[in-house]
Amino acid sequence: MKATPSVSKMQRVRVLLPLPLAGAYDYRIPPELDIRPGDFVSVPLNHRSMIGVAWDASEAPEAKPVAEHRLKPVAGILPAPAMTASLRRFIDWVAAYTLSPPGAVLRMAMGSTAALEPPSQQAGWMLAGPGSNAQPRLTPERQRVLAAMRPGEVYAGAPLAEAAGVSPGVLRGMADNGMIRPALLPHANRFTRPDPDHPGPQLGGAQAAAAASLVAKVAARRFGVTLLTGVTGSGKTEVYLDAVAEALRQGRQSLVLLPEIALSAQWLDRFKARFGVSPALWHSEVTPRTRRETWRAVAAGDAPVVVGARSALFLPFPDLGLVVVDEEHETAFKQEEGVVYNARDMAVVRARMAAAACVLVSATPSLESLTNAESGRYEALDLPVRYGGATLPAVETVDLRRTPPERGRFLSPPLIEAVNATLARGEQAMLFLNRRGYAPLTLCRHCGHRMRCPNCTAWLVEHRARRQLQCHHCGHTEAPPAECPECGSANSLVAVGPGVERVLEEAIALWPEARRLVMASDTLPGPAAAGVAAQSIQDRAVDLIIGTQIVAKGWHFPHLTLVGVVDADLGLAGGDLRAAERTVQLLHQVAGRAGRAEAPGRVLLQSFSPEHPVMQALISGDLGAFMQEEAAIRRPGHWPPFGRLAALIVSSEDEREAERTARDLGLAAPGGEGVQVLGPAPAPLALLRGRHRRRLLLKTRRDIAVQPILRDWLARVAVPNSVRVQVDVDPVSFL
DNA sequence: CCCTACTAACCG
DNA sequence: GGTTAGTAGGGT
Repeated sequence: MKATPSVSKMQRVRVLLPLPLAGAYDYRIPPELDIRPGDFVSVPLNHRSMIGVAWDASEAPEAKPVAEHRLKPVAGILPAPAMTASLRRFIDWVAAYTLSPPGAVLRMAMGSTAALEPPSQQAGWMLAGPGSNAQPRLTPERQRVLAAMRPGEVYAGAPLAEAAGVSPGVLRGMADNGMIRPALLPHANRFTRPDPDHPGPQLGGAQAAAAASLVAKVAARRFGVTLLTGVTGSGKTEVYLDAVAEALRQGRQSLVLLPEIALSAQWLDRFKARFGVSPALWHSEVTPRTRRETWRAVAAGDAPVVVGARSALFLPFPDLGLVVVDEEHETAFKQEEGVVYNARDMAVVRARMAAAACVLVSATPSLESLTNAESGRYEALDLPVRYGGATLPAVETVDLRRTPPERGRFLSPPLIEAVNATLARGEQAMLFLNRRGYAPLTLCRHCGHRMRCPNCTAWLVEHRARRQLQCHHCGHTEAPPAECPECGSANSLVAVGPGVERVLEEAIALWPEARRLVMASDTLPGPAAAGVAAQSIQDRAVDLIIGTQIVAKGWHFPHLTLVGVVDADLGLAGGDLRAAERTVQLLHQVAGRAGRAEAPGRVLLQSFSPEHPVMQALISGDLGAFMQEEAAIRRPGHWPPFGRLAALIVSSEDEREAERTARDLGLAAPGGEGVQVLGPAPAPLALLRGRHRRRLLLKTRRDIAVQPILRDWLARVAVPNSVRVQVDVDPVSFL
């Protein structure tokens, strides 16, 4: 051992901490530690100990250098696989692109808070050995527990109690009197390796060719993006699962991103049919324990395939070979809070940095991706036909001006007739309305008063089943008042407009015999519940489905032959840049639920403007032509994807402060060739969660990056502490 | 004059 | 994110 360590230059290391700090902090490396970039290290911070990651010297510029004598030493290196250079560069890239503190991005990459702590063994129970001579009372409950256990085996508490039909308290009582004793559960490896050569479904000609092309991309071990398109039921999933199989053969990991709710049992069944086992799952419903195990398994390379929602992008894959984004057009991939990012776009970046193949998948691709395919940045693969010769549903409009529903009703005679015929044939029908609750507006017939949210610029939505008025933006609820709070009239409040609950009420009156199911995000919280509902539809336990957009996402309903869209015009209101595109995508996806197997499907769109290009596109089924028209509309004004956008959302509890800051930002607005600022203007949601909001929009030509302009702009304007300025690069919501 | 409550700055 | 120093307000 050396008596005197070298005194040449003190060893320092930059450590990024999972906090929203301006940059990485410097620490002293004690001589006994050999720290490399990516190592998870424990460091002191403000009289506490904290876990961070040794960062690269050149990346993530630190706020200001610190004198050597003030550096604190690194406490230790954690026994976890180091974060790869590819993930470190990705974190820096996302932070720079979204103008977020790198530490805030790192936090997403460190999984749950305790991901790095050593795995605590789960406690279970086993039968007490022959050594115990206790003779407690043998109640029926205790007998059942003993019957459910075998000697030498360890059982987890909750499942054991359930299997024996007793409460967990019985187990504790039995442990106290020595009938059973605590024991550690053996560590189950739930991440079995999928078998790429497991006999899966047979692919047809077009599918086989597309699959071969994707397989070649994965085998090349290079970055590249493929846009995989094809109508609903054309076998896109099976095609990209072949690419997953190739990544498995290459010994590399795969990540499949899905919109949260599409992470259902149905998708997992298809994965199981292809590979014989389940993949690792990552979404908001995964319990903290499983989260930590999954994070660690991914880092150790023990989870070859991960299927997850957008946050799975930040998992620590040591060797990522394939990233798939299914339903790539979905706006649910955009994270709107905290670090504001679009997981679809970041998936492409993640793949590039990992030298992985990337596949974007959709039946209704976004104009962004179509444009990239057209320019050659992405390769295009299209599956033109449905599986097994099934035909696409016939789409028609119902002109609500000519055949309106009865007064106070929302289903028109032609739609009612179509449902009658479908149910009479013993087939399933679906009524789609993208609006939760009973009615979006409660109005006083006497004085015109509207029930509004006290915290937001929004009407309160009546949820009759729960006897509540709800704000869908902030979670405010109140009881429906007996009389008008404004004029005091009794029985003067009326429900205006339909929600799914009201459609259900109408359906009960029209088809009392039909077995009905409502699918909405508040009646089906999470993938598990949605999966159960989907299964009951598949099993024909349901005749009539009434749903919000939750029903649009990738379900397979083989006996569904009629889809009625209650209000096809709904998404077209408002001045949103992508309103038409989104409506076409959503309604086309909903229409795609109909007529999968032998029976042909039929779709009825109730609309007040059947001549609208959106309705015409849905009738003709030629979405390509519609998207070309969209492109022609957006190109001249340099609107995305032919230009770049970034939004500044200025908010404060004090309206005048928000107004003043927004005005200051407007006065300091950047300009010049190809750079334009719109606003400030009150946001459509001018009041949200009690905060007054103003918006500004920066629009640049496609060849001008918005980030340097934004950084410069924000640095020139003083923002009072009570005011928040949120940056949204590539906004998808304009509220 | 001291104690408490709130806010802003800082953490290497 | 959590700690602390600083400041303003109010009480004995």
